[in-house]
This record gives sequence, structure tokens and C-alpha cells, in this order.
Amino acid sequence: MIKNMYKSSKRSFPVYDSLRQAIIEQALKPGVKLPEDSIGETFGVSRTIVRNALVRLDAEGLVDIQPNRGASVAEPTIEEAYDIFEMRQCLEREVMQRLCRMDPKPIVKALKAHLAEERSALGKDSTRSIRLAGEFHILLAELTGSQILANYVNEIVSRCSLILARFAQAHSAECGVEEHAEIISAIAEGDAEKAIGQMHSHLHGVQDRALLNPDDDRAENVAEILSRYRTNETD
Amino acid sequence: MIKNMYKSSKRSFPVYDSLRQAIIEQALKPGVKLPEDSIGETFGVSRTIVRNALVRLDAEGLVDIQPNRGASVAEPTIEEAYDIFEMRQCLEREVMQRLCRMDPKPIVKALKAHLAEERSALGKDSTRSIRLAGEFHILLAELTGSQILANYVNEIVSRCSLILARFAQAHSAECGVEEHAEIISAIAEGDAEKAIGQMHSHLHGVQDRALLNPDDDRAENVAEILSRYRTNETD
DNA sequence: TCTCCCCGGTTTGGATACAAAATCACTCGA
DNA sequence: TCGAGTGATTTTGTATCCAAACCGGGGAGA
Repeated sequence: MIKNMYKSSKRSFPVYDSLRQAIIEQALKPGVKLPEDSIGETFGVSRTIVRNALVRLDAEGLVDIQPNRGASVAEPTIEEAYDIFEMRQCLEREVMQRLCRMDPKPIVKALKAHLAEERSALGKDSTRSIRLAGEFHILLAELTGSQILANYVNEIVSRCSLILARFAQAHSAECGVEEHAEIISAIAEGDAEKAIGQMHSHLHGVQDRALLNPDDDRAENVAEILSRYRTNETD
Repeated sequence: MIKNMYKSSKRSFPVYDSLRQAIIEQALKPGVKLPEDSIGETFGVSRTIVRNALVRLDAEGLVDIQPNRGASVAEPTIEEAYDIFEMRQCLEREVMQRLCRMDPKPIVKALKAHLAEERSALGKDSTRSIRLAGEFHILLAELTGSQILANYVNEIVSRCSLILARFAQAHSAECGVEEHAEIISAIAEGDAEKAIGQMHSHLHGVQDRALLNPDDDRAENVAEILSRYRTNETD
């Protein structure tokens, strides 16, 4: 649970963490500018602090800093989105493989506790629900005991949230809680094949819901967008 | 080839890069203090710049920043070392899997060009030789076309260099150039199984050379170290 | 002699100041 | 009406400054 995080500065951590939460909860949408002054004001700290937080987030791929032009929430392209999801498949497959080599007892116990939380938040608090769904995957990674694997999964789950914010409409892409339950069962049974397969299709489902309809992709050509609205004059 | 790197500041990049090189080439050994003042002086920049570079390196796990106590080159524990190598196995297995699904022609060509460089530097320039050996693995990752996979491999190869600096004696842990050659052959033949296996044992070899003899592990007890130097009085 | 405490020097944490770059708004001209 | 040019305003990049934390040494007391 204790992460490798941010020993560098007591005061910049809250800024970092708030921004991070806001981005992955989609309160700050991709492309939004993040001026150092105003952020500093809202937190009552100087730009120095904010700057550190932004540099960190840039390193994690959640914000994009451009020279002399400041920071804004990252806007992953559709290609990057596929790339990130593919990497996520790789990392989470590793997680499942490692977990299935371990004693399932304590693992399943921890997972079930988390699942209960997920279920209790299900219809009530959408934001909390989304956050818990992400944290399920992070918990899995942490249970492997590998610090570095947990860090990578943590990072990539965040970036996937960002992708959802960019490409998925509404919250169609919420993690299925019952899929999580099935994954837990597979681990409990000690069936590595099944667990890995289930995780794979779970992630594939999330990806599909996120990326199947890239209508609102701002990266596509203006002409192309307009062509959809043009009445067919020559016909 | 174009990395996700450091758009944040024109001037802090050279500092970042020099420190990084110095650390992975083992010129700056684990545990060495990195005071902001003196570094700033040598580069002719202010502490502000240096600080940014150090924060970045901290995020990458190459330096360790402790509150009010400044930065020093990271000292991975033996447990972290095993953790990192295991992660590296996972990432590079993924690299091989992806490469073997692609057209081998251009890949093999690029790799052979690199191999030629490695061979030419072999007995001559030890530092260059080590650097090229690391870059071979990074090149492999880049050839997959996955930005994020390449970034992760890049980061983890750096951290492995740091581990070598910490635990391996002398340069016994140099990558075997001929093992690289065999990996290229396996890719050229399109034999995924073989390529993956060869990569696995190659990395395992590096790890063994690095970690088999953790004599000089500073983490061990002072008493234990001294006991080796104590003449056996009671006998 | 050993230990503890105090003090000066050094280093970091963070805010601020100032210059350079970019952005915005407005005017002028076609 | 539209677009280019220009000055004002905002925002970033970096150096510097001050306060607080840490480190090392020397002296007082046991």
C-alpha cells in the first residue's frame, strides 16, 4: 500500500494528488489548460509547488507540458489509446499469473472486501463507483507484492481513465462489477488459465466500450466531420 | 526514436541527461549525494533547474529524494533488485512476442547494424560497450512501435544498470554480445519460442552475474561486516 | 573519557522578482 | 468583412532571496 510516492515535497503532494484525482475522475477533461497561477491560488501555494506537481504528472503521462506554453490535461491520440490498452493487457496478465502462483486465501479475502465496497457504491455514487473499479485493478497488482508492477499498473490504470474521458461517451465504460466477481472466483479456484482469460476479456470489454465509437475524436479532419453533415448535392 | 521526454524545460534537460548518463554508466555510484548547489555550478544554472531534473530522476527511480535531506543516487535493496529484474523479464518477453509477429526483415536489419557497433566497441571502449549493450534492448523495444513499451523498457534498463553498479563487482555483468547475435538469429528465423527463450536466459545470465554475490551489500549489519575482520580471539 | 547539548555553517523548501515568450484585443488597411 | 500587424496583458522560465531544517564540531558536565 505504501507507494513510492513523492517524498520530494510535503506541500506539493496535495496539489499533485488533487489534480490527479480530478483528471482520472474526468472533472478536468483532456485539453483543459492548467495555469500555474490559478492552481496555486486555489491551493494557497506558490507556483513553485504547482510546477513540481505538474512536472510529475507530465512524467506520468496525465498532463502535457509544452515549452513556454504551460501545462494542460493530456489528450492521448487514438493510436496511443490502443497502445496503452495493449500494454495494460500485458501488465495485468502478469499480475494474474503471479497471483495464481500464490496462496489464494489472503488474496481472495482482500479482494472480496473490496468487491463488497464496489457493490455498496454501485447505484449510489457514480464517481466513487468508478474510482473503486479502478482501484480493484490496483489492488490486484499490489497483492502480487511487487512494488514496481503495482506502480506500473497504477500508472496505466490512470491513463486508461484519461482515455475513457477522451473517447467514451457518458459512463458506458464503467467496469462491470460482476466481471470482477468472476475474476475473484477464478483466483479462488486456482485456475490460472481461466483467471487470465477472464481478465483478458474484461479488459477487452472496457477497451471496446471506450474505443469502439471514436466519433468525437477531435483529431480527425474537420473536412471529414463536415462531410457527414453535407447534403448530397451531386446526387 | 522520439521519446516522450522532457518538454518541460530546455535548460534542465542537459542536467537531467548528464546525471542520468553518469548514473547508468556508474560514474555516480549509489548513495552519492547530489547537492543542488554544486550541480548547478558545474552546469552554470540555478538550483531551480537542477531541482526539476532531480525530481524527474526521482520519479524514474534513479535518484532518491528525501525531505529536507536532498537527493542522492538511489540504492536499490536486493529485494527491489529481484523485483526489477522480474519485471524486466516480463517486459522483454512482451517485446519478443510482438517482434516475432511482425515482418522480420527491417527489424533484423536494424538490429544487425546495432550489433556491428557493439562488436566494434568490444575490446576498445568499455563504457561505450556497456552503453551499447543496454541500447540493444531499448532498440528492440522501439522496434515494436509501441511508445509506451519502449519507455518502460528504457526506464527499467536504466534501473538495471543502477543495480549492476550497486551489486555486481567490476564489469563481470556486461551483456554478452554473442547472446545478442543469437537473439537476432532467432528473430530472423521467425521462431518466437526460441527467441523468447533466448532472451529469457540472456537476462537471467545478466541477473545472475549481478546478484549472485551480494558481498558488498551495505545494507547488511555493521556488526556482521566487522566480524569478518575480527581475529578469532576465543580460539 | 564519554555523553549530551548548543551553536555556527551549510543545504534545502518555498516564495518572490524579473525577463522572455505567448496570447489577446484592437486598430488599420485592403 | 476579413486578415495582418501591433501594443497591452497574461503566463511561463529562471534566478535569487529568506526561513527552516540538518550537520558537524566544540565545550560543559558527569
